Amino acid sequence: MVTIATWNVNSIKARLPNALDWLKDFAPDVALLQEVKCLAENFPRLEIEDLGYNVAVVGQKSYNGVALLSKEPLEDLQEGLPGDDDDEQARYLEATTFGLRVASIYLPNGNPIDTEKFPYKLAWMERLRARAEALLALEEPTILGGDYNVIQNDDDVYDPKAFADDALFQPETRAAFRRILNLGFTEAYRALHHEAHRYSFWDYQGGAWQKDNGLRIDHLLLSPQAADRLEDCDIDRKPRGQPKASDHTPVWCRLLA
DNA sequence: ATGACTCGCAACGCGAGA
Repeated sequence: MVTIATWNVNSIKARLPNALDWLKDFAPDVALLQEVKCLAENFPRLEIEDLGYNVAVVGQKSYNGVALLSKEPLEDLQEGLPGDDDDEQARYLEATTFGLRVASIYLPNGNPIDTEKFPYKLAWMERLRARAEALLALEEPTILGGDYNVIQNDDDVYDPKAFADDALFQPETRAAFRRILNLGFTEAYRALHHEAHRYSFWDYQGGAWQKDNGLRIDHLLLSPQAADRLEDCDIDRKPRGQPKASDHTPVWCRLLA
């Protein structure tokens, strides 16, 4: 069995005590982190290595940044999403570990939709689709996990009407995500849970956590070779209820050996 | 209740997040 979890930590430095507690308690074999918000050289590598993890980071100053943590070596790193050499945003890191190809993905937010941010999001999603297609062709167990910044269905948001003009909920966004899924990926949580309104993100504002006003936007996409081994998957709400919490909470899956 | 966010930053309010 191997347990893989994804978590947008909203700054690894601000979240270090929370992240270390979670790594000790939940102890995933592999963790995909997003929004570490630091240069790779400033990532708190030693503290995490002390817990038995190998660490790989694609960082940038202040914004974005993704990392992979694994209890086995991380090999054959792919740093950055192919398809645009001018894109300097740190949003993608892929590696092989535990015999799995895993990617930590921080998909662009895309708001407001009447700015250049929205077409950047859609173009990024098309690049991800192309990468996902190439990975599927390898016919290996592959997990593309992260903060997709996509609300795929009405029951993945507490108030669909309130998100009508939001980049996460636009028809173009949902279509682009559907194109990736339809290549042949299994979205792990929905494969095992049919309950509506199960969220992975709650805004800091307006008592969203207390009211359960959330979004389900953090996903684990499994290739057929990984999906065949899917044993369990869930959302770990505990970290969101801790002091100084990230606004996202981890989503994890467990694969048979 | 007339109200309540959090991060980084050569910061001291702003941009970004979703």
